[in-house]
Amino acid sequence: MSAEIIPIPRAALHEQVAHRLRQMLVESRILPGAKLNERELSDVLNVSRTPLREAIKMLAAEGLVELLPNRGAIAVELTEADVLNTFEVMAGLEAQSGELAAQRITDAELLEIKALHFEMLAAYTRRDLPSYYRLNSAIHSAINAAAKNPVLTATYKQVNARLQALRFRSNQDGEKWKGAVKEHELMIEALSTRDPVAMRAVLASHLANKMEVVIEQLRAAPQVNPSPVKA
Amino acid sequence: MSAEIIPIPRAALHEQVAHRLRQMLVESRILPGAKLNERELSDVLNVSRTPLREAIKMLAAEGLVELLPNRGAIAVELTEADVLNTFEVMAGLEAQSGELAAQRITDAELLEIKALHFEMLAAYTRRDLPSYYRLNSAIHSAINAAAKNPVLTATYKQVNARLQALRFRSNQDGEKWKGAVKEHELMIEALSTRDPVAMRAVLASHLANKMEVVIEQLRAAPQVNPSPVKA
DNA sequence: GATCAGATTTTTGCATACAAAATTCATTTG
DNA sequence: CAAATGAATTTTGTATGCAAAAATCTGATC
Repeated sequence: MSAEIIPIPRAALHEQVAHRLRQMLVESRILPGAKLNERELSDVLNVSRTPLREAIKMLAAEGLVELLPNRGAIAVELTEADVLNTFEVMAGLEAQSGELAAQRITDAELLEIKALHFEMLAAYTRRDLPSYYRLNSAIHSAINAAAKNPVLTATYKQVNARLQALRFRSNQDGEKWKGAVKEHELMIEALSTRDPVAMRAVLASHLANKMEVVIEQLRAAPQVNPSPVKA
Repeated sequence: MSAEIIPIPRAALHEQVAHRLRQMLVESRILPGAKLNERELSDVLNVSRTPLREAIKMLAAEGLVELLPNRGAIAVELTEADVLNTFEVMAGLEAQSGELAAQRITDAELLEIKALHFEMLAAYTRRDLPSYYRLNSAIHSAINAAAKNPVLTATYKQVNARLQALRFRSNQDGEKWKGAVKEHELMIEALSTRDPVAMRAVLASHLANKMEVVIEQLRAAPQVNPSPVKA
């Protein structure tokens, strides 16, 4: 009678480390341009430098950090052009997700998205920004899942991760926010009628608008440096 | 007067190793499903396991190898569904590349693509498959470059790398080949007239056809195993 | 007081060492 | 003879050690 205490040999160290670093980067706990000091990080994360370095290499391949020869790694710092280009790719991926989702979504999936949509409307009505973001993100993920293409999902996630840090702090302007909600209405409509063309169009313009918001805020506050860990 | 002999401190070891491994995977010198033995590879590549493992982690993030916990890495083995999904994403990326290229291509770039096109026609006329592939690939890269979006280019390259191994051995059927050349004619046309809509359409169907060829050949010869390094 | 040169310290990059897990192989048992 | 058991071997995962490069500090010079 020996129920093994550790049946799930939790993910390898380098996976855990990669996960935690990803989180720190997305939450801006490591600021864009900041150096990833190996000794320091291995102290904080309680691992040796070997798995840490392996994790950093993975993040580099994902485009979340930049490798400087003989000088370690820094958190990626997106220029305005980078942000524009990244959003352009995201728009293409979202548009395709939407197009495919309209063709492949099941009734159950559609109902769940509708439910999330109402939850999002509630959050919007309360001007509860954190909940709104969470639900908004859940809806986009659900649409992506409905496209039934894991490769698309993976690609989407990877590109999106680079923008996550930016959106985190982007407050919505009143009119823009209203517009975004309206676009979500159109998405539900296009999904319900299984209209891939409409879906592609809605998502393309939705992303274009999202980009405008982010770019505007980037220009307003080029560098947000809560704690002065300089680039 | 000391002209430094080593001005270019060639890429870090893990970069070189990643590059060589990528090549081996794409050229099927490491077959899909085959194990990447660390001792063996570090012998062949003349490096210690540390940079080798870092390179493998990068390839894993790129989707070229799969990490098995406590069991190392294997070259990705694409199921038919994987191939289908990957081509679907590639089609979307190529279509977007084309659409943007039609809007942004310079006259010089267009001329160069036309020149490559004629070279490709020469290779086609001679039924010189290797040259045809090289030129075909060069044209698609040039279109991608004309889209002026480095993020799109990087994403494109990464997804494309997974398909590279498959195309390598795909012989063209007579009719399909003819059709592909015809589609290239249409691409040149759409680029010349700067017609993004036409360009998107041509590239989408071009990729769909390419996929058909690959899928057909996959079904005909499910496993090509030159040297019996079993999966 | 600013700038530069050289020494010191820190940090990165790679190799090696060691522990834990998986694999292999020989042996035994039914 | 097949299946199973367990020891030996291999292989992976992580930590540590060491050399080279970069960064920092100190003091001297103008």
